[in-house]
Amino acid sequence: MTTLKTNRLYQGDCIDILNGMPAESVDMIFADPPYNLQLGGDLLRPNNTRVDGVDDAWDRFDGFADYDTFTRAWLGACHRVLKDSGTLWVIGTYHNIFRVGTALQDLGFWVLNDVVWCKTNPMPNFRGTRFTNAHETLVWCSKGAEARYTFNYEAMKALNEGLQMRSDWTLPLCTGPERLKDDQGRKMHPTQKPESLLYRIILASSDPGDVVLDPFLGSGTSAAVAKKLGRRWIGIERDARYLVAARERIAAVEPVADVTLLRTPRKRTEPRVPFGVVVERGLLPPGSMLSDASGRWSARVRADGTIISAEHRGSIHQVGAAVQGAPACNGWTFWHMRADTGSLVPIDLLRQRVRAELAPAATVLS
Amino acid sequence: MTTLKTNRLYQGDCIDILNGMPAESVDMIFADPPYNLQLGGDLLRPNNTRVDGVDDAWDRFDGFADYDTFTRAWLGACHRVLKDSGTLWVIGTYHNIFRVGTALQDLGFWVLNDVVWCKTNPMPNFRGTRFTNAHETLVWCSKGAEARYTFNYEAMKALNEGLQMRSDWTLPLCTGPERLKDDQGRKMHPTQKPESLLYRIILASSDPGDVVLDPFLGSGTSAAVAKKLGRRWIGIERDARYLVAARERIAAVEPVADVTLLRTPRKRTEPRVPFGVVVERGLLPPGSMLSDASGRWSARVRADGTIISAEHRGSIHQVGAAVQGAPACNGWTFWHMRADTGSLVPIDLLRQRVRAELAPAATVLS
DNA sequence: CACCGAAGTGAATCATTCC
DNA sequence: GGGAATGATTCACTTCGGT
Repeated sequence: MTTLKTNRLYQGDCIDILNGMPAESVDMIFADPPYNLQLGGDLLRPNNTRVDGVDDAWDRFDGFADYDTFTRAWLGACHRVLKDSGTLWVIGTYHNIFRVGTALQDLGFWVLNDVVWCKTNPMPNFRGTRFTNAHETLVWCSKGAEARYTFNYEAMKALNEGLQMRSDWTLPLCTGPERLKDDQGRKMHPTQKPESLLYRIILASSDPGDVVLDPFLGSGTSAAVAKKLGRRWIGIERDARYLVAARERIAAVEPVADVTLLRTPRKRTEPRVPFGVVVERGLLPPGSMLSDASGRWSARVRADGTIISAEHRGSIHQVGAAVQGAPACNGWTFWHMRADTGSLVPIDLLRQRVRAELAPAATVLS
Repeated sequence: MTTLKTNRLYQGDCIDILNGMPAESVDMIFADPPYNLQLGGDLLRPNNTRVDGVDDAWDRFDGFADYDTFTRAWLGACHRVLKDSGTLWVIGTYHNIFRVGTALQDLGFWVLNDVVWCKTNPMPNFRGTRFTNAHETLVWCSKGAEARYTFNYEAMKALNEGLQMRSDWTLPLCTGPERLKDDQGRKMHPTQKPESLLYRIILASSDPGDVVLDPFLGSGTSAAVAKKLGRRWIGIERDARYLVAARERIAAVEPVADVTLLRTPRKRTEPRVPFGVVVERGLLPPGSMLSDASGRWSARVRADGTIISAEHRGSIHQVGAAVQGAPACNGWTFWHMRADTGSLVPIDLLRQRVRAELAPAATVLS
């Protein structure tokens, strides 16, 4: 149990290999486990108790019980290596995703979202017996209800051109040149995931330099995209043939050189500016009148950076909350001042001016 | 245990009432059980108004084990009354759908599809902490792997303008005049489902004259649509107040003769393509240089789909406008990239490629 | 009456830092 | 660790009132 080695591949059973890694050392896990498409397959059969000749219902339950055992084992191993601030993604279909989701919840994982990947080009249902199976489901979860986790909200919003990213993603299947082929021209891996899917996942829930682990690496999509996006990566795969293909694929990836292009700054990381500094710098003299956008409430600025309304005195946040009868209020955006043009503008403009003096950078357009 | 009475409502616990019905007598069941939302305190919108969430007693459970017990009990009762040729639909979210799906499989139900209802107008995530929860999940299943069941493939294909109906359905929430209100003008039921959703479900998986049962009737959407579509119906609801509203609603329904009237045209407008999707799909890697046609201005592509010039950062449209000092700019035609031939071509070519992949888009029932 | 802006609302597991 | 303070945060659509 030494330090974590990153940017490398492991061959073997993921449970064994995960158990050999240090606890709480990984920032994000993406897992694309076997889907249990045929029940009672070659998954994990610790002691084969299956009896020939049982009726269908029992056989089915036996199949699910085996799958559940397997699922809880690898999810438990993932739980151990995941940092408390880390998150886990699992992808699946109706064959297995209910088992996975139930296991996640029973193991204490806290579901943050289920995300549906709607395929632009799914395989049709040839026999006309069901709806075209046109989506897969991802479950995204933290280690617990109270855990802090990384969610690059602003990056996702930017990626969606200014609108919040939703839980339904429309993306094409992995086809064309992106699809790995063997030397016979046949597809190398039956369920290779598209890079666009991993791009969104990794960008959303990790930061540059973070460790991204995939316990069922397959064709290596997650590691390839992690490398491209400046993350460290770890891949585990049982099949030597897949591992060879993945290694070659990952080696060919050129990371994005400029880290500043990878990060979308978060508002919370901007320097904190007390309102008193705005007054102190003369951007708003004591005695100035403030009001909310509708002009319903007003207050006056005091020399110490507090404000006073008809009935309340305190910080811009406290008075804003008090006049509204609300539990909280962002005074920077609630309170407005009269601009030279005569219109009401939020006092947050003054904070932006103070920040611009502190750290000049490219103007962010919004 | 007499013959089945149809076109009527029952008040009481659905398990008791189902157990009083004859076995194998119902053709289709639609169930919208409590979701076990586990909400914390109040949630405030950015304007400090309160979200009217689900805080009703019927959605409170004492943990997952309690919820599982409840789920298996009512699903078991449904299994008994369902004909061998019948199918069952259950709707839920990530709070409960994994528990439901696991219980269904353990009880021997055979999953035919999971269907995602993508909402055109979901409630946003007000705190920027997760992806917008924009869908709910339906599980559709028969009584066993060998069971024969009703699936009106042609009707679904016709409803989708000649294309196979997919497993992802894009439909709006129930709002406006369709939403039942009490005499105070407040919503009658916190989770009333849209009739468009039930149209599709009932049309797909039952025939005229079939018996459609809903063990958690609520505001009565399923029974109202079943009556409209010429099916027999049975509703079970515990709350007398909901039952009164549902009875009145169902009584007002006129069955329709011509089902083809329900067909709706494909949305004609071209799908919106955020520039970020072009980056995400690898059509233009982060770090790529863009310039205008004359080469006078340039900018670089960031991982989140924004671009950055010497002085500005923002969307392709925003930065295009800013460098020109113009009020607005179509970034798709303003910005160019260097093609393999060495010539500058507009990035709109990339949007056209994405749109070509999106061509078979989802239809919207209006 | 048409048009426009303000207000309301929907199954929601909805914060972080400092002292 | 607990409590107080700061301050971040919304999309699509309907309804209603004013001009």
